[in-house]
Parts: sequence; structure tokens; C-alpha cells
Amino acid sequence: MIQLNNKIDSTEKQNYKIIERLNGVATNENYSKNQHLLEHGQRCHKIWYLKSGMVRRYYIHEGKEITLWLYTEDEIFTEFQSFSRHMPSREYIQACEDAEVVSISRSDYLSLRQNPEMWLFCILLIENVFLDIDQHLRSLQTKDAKGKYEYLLDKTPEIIKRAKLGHIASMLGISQETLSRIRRG
Amino acid sequence: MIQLNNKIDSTEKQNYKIIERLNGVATNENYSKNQHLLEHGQRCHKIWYLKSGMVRRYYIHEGKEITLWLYTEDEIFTEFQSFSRHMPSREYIQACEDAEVVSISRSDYLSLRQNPEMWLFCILLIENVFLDIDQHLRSLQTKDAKGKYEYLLDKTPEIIKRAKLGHIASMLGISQETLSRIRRG
DNA sequence: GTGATTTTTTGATTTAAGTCAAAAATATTC
DNA sequence: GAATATTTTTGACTTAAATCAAAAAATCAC
Repeated sequence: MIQLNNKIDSTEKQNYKIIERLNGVATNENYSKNQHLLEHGQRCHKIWYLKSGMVRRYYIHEGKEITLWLYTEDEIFTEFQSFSRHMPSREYIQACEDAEVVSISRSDYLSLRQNPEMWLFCILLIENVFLDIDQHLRSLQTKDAKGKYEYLLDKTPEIIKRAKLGHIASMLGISQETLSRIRRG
Repeated sequence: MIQLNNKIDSTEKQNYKIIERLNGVATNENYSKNQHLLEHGQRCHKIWYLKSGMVRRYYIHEGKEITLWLYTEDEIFTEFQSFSRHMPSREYIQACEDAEVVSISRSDYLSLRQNPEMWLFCILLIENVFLDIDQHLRSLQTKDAKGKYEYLLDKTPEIIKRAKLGHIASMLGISQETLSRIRRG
């Protein structure tokens, strides 16, 4: 069951309808820790909603895994470029804790999108993706290692608490040793 | 006149219709060098198409101007967050060369968007914004100063040729002295 | 074209953060 | 729960890039 507690106000009548429609085409999936939801080179034909656990998007650069983003409960995620352009994915999506998710297929998404009352949801989806990446970019552009960490700690304390050090470090574009030293204080 | 030569194939019948619709609501505007198209705190209620010149999006962080992006001929730009959420802008948009642009108002954009044949355009618009920022993020996350510069040089040689050193440097998150030394080789 | 302003380059120095290597702490598996 | 594997921390050292300051070059205004 998709809830979207933090995304849209589900007590609103209109929003309630949206969530009902989404749940009408939603499928439950379970992934165990370290299992991949999407591999590099595959086409991403799903949007996921995370009910429990943690999920990581990453890519491989010069042999190293670079984390793009981490997701926790009540968040929506996908490999947006692959999903929207129907191209092979350049990245991986992996459960970094056992994860319960709900998936919506691309074809269901596209037919739902015909309906104007779904536009709000589509716009919210894309805007959230964009907002996150935009803020993250500014943080990488202007802050030093400590500043980047503190920004993320403030923004997503839950993720910082639960994610592996190396995952957080690569997401911030710093080495894991540096992050360890920052944490020590 | 909006052309969109590089964005969509304008010889296609369907695309031709889109461009015609856009031009039906488009207004010509001219800005002289250093003039602002959008100031911090203003609501952005336009999308622009750049016919000639160069335009820069930037924000101020600890007293310094940080360039987010530079645009040249045949590109579309806006302050997307302010435009889509109708919020005050956190950034500035400025002509860094004399610029001829075509603008489309938010209200015209929203009514055009009702029409399904316009969706392709809307999706392209948002995807371009997203694609740029996503690649830029990966570059900032993984490359050293030289690598960041070479990536941009490869991707947007025209911008690199014409933009000020300081603007390029802040966009890459490096100091202008470092960029000067990289260029010297 | 001349003087003023802005931008870019260069040099010297400092600093933040990376790398490498190994130990300590945690988590996982049988 | 002992053994193995993984993750995190720590230390020593190196390096890339920032900063500060001033000169050189380019651009702009009158």
C-alpha cells in the first residue's frame, strides 16, 4: 500500500483519489539486503515506493562504487533517465537493508498519466527528483567536507544514522577516511 | 522565433506543430550585457528561449557569486523551481553577453500544457534540465579540477570559449586561479 | 587613443583532504 | 560462539587545490 505521508497530503480528497489509483496498479515486492532492484545496462521499467528498509542508487567509476542517493521509508525512487527515455540504465539500484517496496510498471504509469488528475503526482515525482539533486549540487559546489556532511546530516538524519560510511562518503564526494575523521570531531 | 534545432527534430510534422504553438504565444525580448532577466526573490513566471548571446544562472553564497549554468544559442532556460512552484527565486538570471531571447509566460505555458501534443515538449524541457544537472553532479562527485574542466570543455566548448574564467570556475566548484593554471597546461 | 576598470595570470605559501597501510571494531556465517 | 569477512578508525605522509597578494593583460568608457 502506497501511503505518501510525507509527499502529498493524503487527507485531501483529490490526493486520496490519486493514491487509490496508484494502489490499483501497484505490486508488492521484497528484496533482501544487497539484492539489486536494477542492474547497469537494464532498462528501468518501474517506479518504486519504499515501505520499509533502505535503498541505494549508485554507479561505478574507475572501479569504485559512487553512491548517488539513498532512500528510506515513504520515498519514491526510480532510475529516472532510463525510465523516461526507455534507455539502458547507467546505474544500479540496490537494497542496502532488507526492503519492502511497491512497484508501478512503466506502462501503467504511462496510462495513468493520460488522466489530468494524475498530473499533480507526476509533477511531484519529477520535482522531488530534481529538488534533491539541485540542493545536493549546490552543497557539493560550495561546501568543504565537513559542511557537506553537516548539510546531509541536517537534511536526512535517518539515512546518515543507518547507511554505511563508505556509501555516505562517496555520495558526498569525499574519502571514507575523511568522513570518519569528521565524525570523530 | 523559436527554432529548437538542437532539441527536437523540427522537420517532423508533430514537432512542427509544437513549435508553431509555442511561437503563437512567444514574445521577443532583448537584454544588454549584465542586465538581469530574473532577480533573487522575484517569482519566475517565464520560460526563455535564447536566440543569440549568452545567459548565466547564479546564486550568492557567502558573498560570492556561484554560477549554476551557462546557456548559449538555441537553448531553453528558466529558474525551474520558482517557475513550477511559483516560489520566490533563490537565484539570478543574467545576460553575460547582449542577448536576444523569446519568452513564454507561465500562464501560456500552463494552458498549452493542457494539450496532449504539448507533453513531449514539456517532458523534453524538464528532462534537459535534469540531464544537465545529473551529469554535472557526477562530474563534481568524481573528477579532480582538471577532469572537471576537460569534461565541460568537451561538453560545451562554445561556452568555455566565451564565458568569463571566474564564471566557469565557480560552476566547476574550483578557484579561478586553479582554472587559470589548468588552462596554461 | 588614453586612462580607468575589470579580468586573468603568476608566484609564494598554507591548508584541506587524499592515499596507503595497518589495527580495531563490527557484523556475518557455519 | 569461534572463525571469517567486512567495515571503520587511526596514523604517517603526500598531494591537490585554496588563499593572498601583486603584476600583467584585456576590456570599457569617455
